[in-house]
Amino acid sequence: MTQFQLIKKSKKSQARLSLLKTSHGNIEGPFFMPIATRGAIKNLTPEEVKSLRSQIILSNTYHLMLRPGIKVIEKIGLHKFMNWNGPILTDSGGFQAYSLGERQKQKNSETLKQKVKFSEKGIEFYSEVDGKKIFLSPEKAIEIQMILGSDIIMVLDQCVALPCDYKKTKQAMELTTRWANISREYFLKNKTKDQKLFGIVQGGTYKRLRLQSAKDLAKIDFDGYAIGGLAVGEPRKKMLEVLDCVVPILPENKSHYLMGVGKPEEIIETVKRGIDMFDCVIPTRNARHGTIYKFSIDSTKSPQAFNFQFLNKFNLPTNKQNSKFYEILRITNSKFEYDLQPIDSNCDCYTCQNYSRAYLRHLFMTNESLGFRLATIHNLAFYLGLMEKIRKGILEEIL
RNA sequence: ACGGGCGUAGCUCAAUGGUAGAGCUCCAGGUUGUGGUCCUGGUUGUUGCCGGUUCAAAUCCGGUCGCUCGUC
Repeated sequence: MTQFQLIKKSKKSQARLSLLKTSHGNIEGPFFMPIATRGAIKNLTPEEVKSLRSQIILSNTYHLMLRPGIKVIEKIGLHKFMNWNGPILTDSGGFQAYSLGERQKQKNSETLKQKVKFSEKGIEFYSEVDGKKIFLSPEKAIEIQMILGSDIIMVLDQCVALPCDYKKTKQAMELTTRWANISREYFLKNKTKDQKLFGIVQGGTYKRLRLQSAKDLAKIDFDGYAIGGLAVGEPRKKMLEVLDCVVPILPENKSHYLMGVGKPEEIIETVKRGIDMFDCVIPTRNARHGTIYKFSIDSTKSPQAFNFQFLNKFNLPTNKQNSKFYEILRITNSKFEYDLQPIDSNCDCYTCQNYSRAYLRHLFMTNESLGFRLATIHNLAFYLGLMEKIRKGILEEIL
């Protein structure tokens, strides 16, 4: 049985329609994964996430191993524990090492609470919960994700903070590759159920290193290939250039996953470069901060109505130029005080069907948690709806 | 009626003779493999009104208007 099927390749771009099979359901690509770092999409129930037609969610090894700990989850698995019976991808913890260590250093925090040390064997952390020392090796990261019951397991990797010099970037990339080999070996030896393992391409913004990383990983038989270490502050043009050279190297009959991306226009542009999977905190985090996304044209219309070409040139758009396609509402703005229409009257989400902008604004001004819920529901409906339009766009040969 | 207190940004209030400020609101940005109500900027004033003292007044003095508390 093939686990990954290419349904259709676009004639206009590198975009692909795909089907990824897991024991918790099949996933149509390109797709977006809402983020449930600690085993919950913040403010929503898994049933709500399902009713928004989310096909898969992402959870995090690092956070779950600290709290509640694998002892609790191993008895029933993460799916039952959180009552989500769809597929789950778990991140390995590599990014947290970057996020808690490297990135904090760059942000010049003089007292670094979280110290992170890399060595050939793995990553040393100090728990943010109780300060206890924790060691995460490539094998351990796989073992924990196997115990969680994750459908897609990510290898442990090393992500560098940009800008980063060639030598240091090369070292991190080569370490990631060595860990990838160790991970694959450990995974095959201990595999007991239907779980997939994905490798991660690193190499910063250096094309040579990215090429090397992609070639080396392609030799290892992973179930899918992720591209990490992008959208961490480099110019958007740079990110697209890296993809232009990396994606063609990756096996065509495997998933291509761009980690941590992104804005709606970035998703469209990278789908056109052959990416099948995304995850990003933008729709959920921004919802909590009162930043709400909406299509600026009738979202029930066919993809022809969308201007998918708006980023074709590298002249990167401001939000105003994007207004053809989507717009951003800052719901606390006073202009919404008396605005009794829904966020988007063409949106079929629970929020838009029942609540007005004025009420949403009121909830945010008074810090009522219902506001976070309703905004999260809508922003996820927007992102998941965007992916539906993209799939339809590929099917109808307009993307 | 008499006595006390108070009038400063849209709101709540600082500044006691020496460049009129803060918080909230408001406005504009930001957030990319989540460190869970965030971060960065910005606009706003005849200091109730009239006069006086002073090099200099939100501040001191006189008057006046408004609000408020107390007593009869």
